[in-house]
Amino acid sequence: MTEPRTQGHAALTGAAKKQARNGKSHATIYDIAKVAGVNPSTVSRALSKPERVSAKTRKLIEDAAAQLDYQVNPFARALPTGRTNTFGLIVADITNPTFFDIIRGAETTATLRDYTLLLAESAESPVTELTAARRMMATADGLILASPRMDDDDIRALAKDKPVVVINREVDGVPCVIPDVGKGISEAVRSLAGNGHKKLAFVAGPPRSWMSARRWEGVQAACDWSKLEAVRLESSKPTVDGGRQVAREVRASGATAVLTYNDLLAIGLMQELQAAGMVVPDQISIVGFDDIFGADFTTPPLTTVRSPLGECGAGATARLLDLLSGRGEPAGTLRVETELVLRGSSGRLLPLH
Amino acid sequence: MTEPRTQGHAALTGAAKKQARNGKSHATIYDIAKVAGVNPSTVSRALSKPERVSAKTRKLIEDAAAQLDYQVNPFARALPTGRTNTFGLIVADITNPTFFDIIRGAETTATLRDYTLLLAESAESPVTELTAARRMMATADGLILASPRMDDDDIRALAKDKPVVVINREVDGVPCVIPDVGKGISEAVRSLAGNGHKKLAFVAGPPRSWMSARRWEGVQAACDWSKLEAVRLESSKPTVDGGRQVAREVRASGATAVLTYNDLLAIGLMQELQAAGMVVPDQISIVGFDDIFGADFTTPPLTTVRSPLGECGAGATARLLDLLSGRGEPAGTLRVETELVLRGSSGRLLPLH
DNA sequence: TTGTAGGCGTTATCAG
DNA sequence: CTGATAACGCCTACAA
Repeated sequence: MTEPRTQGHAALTGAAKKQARNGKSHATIYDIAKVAGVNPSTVSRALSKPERVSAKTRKLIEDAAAQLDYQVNPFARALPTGRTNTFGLIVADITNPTFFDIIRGAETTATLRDYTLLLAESAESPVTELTAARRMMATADGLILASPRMDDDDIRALAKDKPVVVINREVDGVPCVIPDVGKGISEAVRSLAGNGHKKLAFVAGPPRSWMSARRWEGVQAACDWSKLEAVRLESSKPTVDGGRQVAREVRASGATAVLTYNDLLAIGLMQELQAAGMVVPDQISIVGFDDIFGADFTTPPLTTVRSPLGECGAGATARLLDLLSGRGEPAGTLRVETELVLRGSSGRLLPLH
Repeated sequence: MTEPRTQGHAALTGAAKKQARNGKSHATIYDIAKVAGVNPSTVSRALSKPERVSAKTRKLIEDAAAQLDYQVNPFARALPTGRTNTFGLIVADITNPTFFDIIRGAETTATLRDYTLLLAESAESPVTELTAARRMMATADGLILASPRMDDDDIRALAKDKPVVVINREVDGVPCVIPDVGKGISEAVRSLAGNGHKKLAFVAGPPRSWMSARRWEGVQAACDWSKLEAVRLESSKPTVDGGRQVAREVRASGATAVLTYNDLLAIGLMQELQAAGMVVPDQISIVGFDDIFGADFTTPPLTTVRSPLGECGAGATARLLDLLSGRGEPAGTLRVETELVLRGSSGRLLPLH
């Protein structure tokens, strides 16, 4: 009486299942078609645009797919469409915790929207970076470059191919997400000035870093405004070690307050200064940048200008995904606010004796 | 006289280049074939197995490819071969710095061997994890699971499909990479015992964590051997916050030494204890686990049992890649040594008054 | 050594 | 709404 009209479908056993798949490890839309008694192209349609298929056959197909434990083959799908639901993230240095937050933010919003994240690093090298970018471009639907070291032109060239979003740097004609250093820095400098400091040293980051240049500009402007003298010091590398190494120059500079390009430098600097017997913040105030993981592990905990890196990663990803789905403008910069996180490493200068 | 026999090849101009590609955004082996004056299949061969083509035509083809700025289409390649030079890494929690090192190690050795890393997280959920794993299996050549939360059976099922390597857990029949906690823990306990401690509290990690169980076993064994009393305390979550929350119980336990499931717990615990006026290590010794980034930022810097997480990531990746290229055995556990990193947070107990 | 032909699993374009 | 058929770009027997 209620014999199924589509033979095989409801009665599919484990054995039949295997047979239907014809020994292949994965079921294809052909297998589904056979089981559901329809044409493969109908299966394809039912799976990718369900609204263009009658409810009845859709159900038929979905059931068959479920029974066969069907999974689309992304390559086969990518071949005609050119899309993979995948995007690349290239960071300048995996070793640097700054990027952890960015990665995290990107991964989270990616998964949320059913995209997979491809990760690579450039090891701070423009060449490696470009290579990695090219490779990813082949596989991914789009690209996010965090603190890229390659030329603006290279970035624009990439962006002509597929959507590209840049983090921590502004490139003309390419959508960017950057922390706006102005607010955070001026808060920091004002706080320092309010605590009686007269001379501030800025420890710079990598020469090729766009961000480092912006931060130094911000520092100069804020110091100007607050009538502080500002000097710029070079660091060998933007790491804890680099911070340690720059300690001598900091002392030599005569500054009583230091603002570093990033937290790593600040932490290294503080360790070295403390090891030399200086008391932070009584004798010198130290302010970092970014508020990375662990910035509050130190004693005293580090005062720092927080960049919402997680937000940057998430924002860039959202931006990219919008671009991929046709929404959103092709260029323009998204600015996220920075703010001072006042902790123990900065404060009032104590009279020497 | 030396007129090129393959017309078009040497004389290709920018315009011709575009034309050869027929308006398409990317050159294909057909375009190369046309330019080089050979058959597409020869191009394919020349590119994938250069030794099976005469030096002359190879050069011809390579030049043409270079001129056309050819890049293989990974999907087209993956379709017949089923391989993508890509592998997935799923971590339990991107938020947890423990995994930073693993990710870093994996990415580094992946790039070195010309593989691309796909990253996803499970948010500590077995279900999410399985979903992510399935999705990646479709795209990737293999999978690495770091601290997986899903069932052994699920893992084995995945491993039947494609190569899978597990980090931080031992699963029968699946290749694993795990830090061998024995050495590190016994070093830690011996050091504590040598400093006069009689009672040690172990703060456990997530209930589903295989590693947490192993560490507690190790602690018990070592304490037994060193004639220390060991008690086990639960933590709400393996984070800094979790560490803060467990501080009360630690004090109530009467233990003078604490070993925590991970560094995050140790750091939170230390912060809370210090905030309550306790002096570390004079009144209580704290030993963490893993030696994560930032473990030495604290004051005193954290004594910890180092797990070479970077090595784990790198080792697992190497293992996977070997498997993928046919080398290496399909199962077996790779153990990496742990060791005590003696820093300031542990030491001799001072008499109370 | 090189060319020919068929297939990998899906989507897209037409007819029906 | 559904079915046939031709791409998509590359690989790989097999034949020349």
